Amino acid sequence: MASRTDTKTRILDAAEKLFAERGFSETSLRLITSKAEVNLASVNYHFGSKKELIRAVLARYLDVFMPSASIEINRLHLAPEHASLNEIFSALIKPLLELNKVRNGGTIIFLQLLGRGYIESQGHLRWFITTHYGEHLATFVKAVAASAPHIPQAEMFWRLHFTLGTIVFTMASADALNEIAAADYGEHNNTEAIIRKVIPYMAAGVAVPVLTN
Amino acid sequence: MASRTDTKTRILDAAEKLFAERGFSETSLRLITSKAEVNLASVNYHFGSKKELIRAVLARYLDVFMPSASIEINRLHLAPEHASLNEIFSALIKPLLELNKVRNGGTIIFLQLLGRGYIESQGHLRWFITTHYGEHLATFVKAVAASAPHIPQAEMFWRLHFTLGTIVFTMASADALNEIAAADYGEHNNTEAIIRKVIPYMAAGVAVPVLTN
DNA sequence: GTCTATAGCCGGATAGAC
DNA sequence: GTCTATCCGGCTATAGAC
Repeated sequence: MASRTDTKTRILDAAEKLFAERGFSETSLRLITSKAEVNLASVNYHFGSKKELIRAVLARYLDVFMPSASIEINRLHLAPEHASLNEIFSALIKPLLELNKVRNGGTIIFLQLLGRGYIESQGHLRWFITTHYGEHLATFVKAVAASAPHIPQAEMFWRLHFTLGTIVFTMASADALNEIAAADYGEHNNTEAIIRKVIPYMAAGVAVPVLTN
Repeated sequence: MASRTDTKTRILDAAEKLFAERGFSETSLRLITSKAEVNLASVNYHFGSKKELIRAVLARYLDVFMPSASIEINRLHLAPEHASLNEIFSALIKPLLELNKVRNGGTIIFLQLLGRGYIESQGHLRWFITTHYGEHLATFVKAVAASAPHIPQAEMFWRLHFTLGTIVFTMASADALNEIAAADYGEHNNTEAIIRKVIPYMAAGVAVPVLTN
């Protein structure tokens, strides 16, 4: 009976929080191990290198989120003629919020990690996700395409990446934006409120007719 | 008659390109000065520190873009009842593309710097821009608000930041996305083509009615 | 204004005792 | 598995000659 958490888990827990807040390259192993209250050398013992620690942090979230998202999309897909874009995006809310049950602030940490990863890793993360979770992604992309059949495939490719940018940038800036919104408008939004604000924005953008000029 | 460019300018030119490609913290002064073919110590002589170099790089673009954008928006504003959101966003195309005349690839470099800056600087860039270019920003925000009067002010705050995220993330990933689009769909988009794709997406999202549930 | 040389620090990673 | 001690490379910044 352990009186404290596994060293490996302690490292992952401390690392994901710091990575999400500060970015990968701005977070040193020394900072991680001191917050985790473990020895500096234990990172290399358990993970081999900082790069592999980063992958382990991301995989721990993706392994929970991706299958869960897939299931929710497939549930809609049973009656595909009724699934609007808003419904498809909204189907991701539950898998996202369930990450909060896995760990405190899990939802926002996951989305921030995703954004940091895409921007810092020069394409490595995109490769990692499509090769490891490609089938789950395909489920999602197919559902979106079916509910917006007037959008050509190539255009949809761009719009889904616009969508990814919208949400990950928003989440990377969420703390700062929340502070401003509180000061200027008296609003107090949690992560779920922000997600619910951004979904109509993304759904409208994805579905807007292509200009024919 | 100088046979080569000013040292200060050579540093700025090399730095902005590397900052845009790799991010600020991933770009060392050693890399900048070797690409610029100037002495390492000259950065500190001309700019004082790396942080001030970053600000100088950003200011060189903002000083061109912001007044130019303001002028274009005001030109629309003479007949405000006719300015749709699409027209307002499209009015920024000319100022953005003029950055390409200032320097090769200026448009995309600027937008990538903006994205990197917002994400890496933990709010410092937001403060810098609003305090130094607040009046130009206000012109833009007022025009948008006038053309979408059904959106409450607080909601518009969020949507404009969604929009910022959409475009800067897209531009930060533009090279990778272009490669995929070329391989998968035979598309060959330049920066302008991407901007013209993203504007309808953003305009639709900003204007979509707020849910009343 | 430009150079060399170097100070001083912090980073990831590892050797080897326990 | 965990620890201390250390290597070694890269970083920003600066001193001081020219």
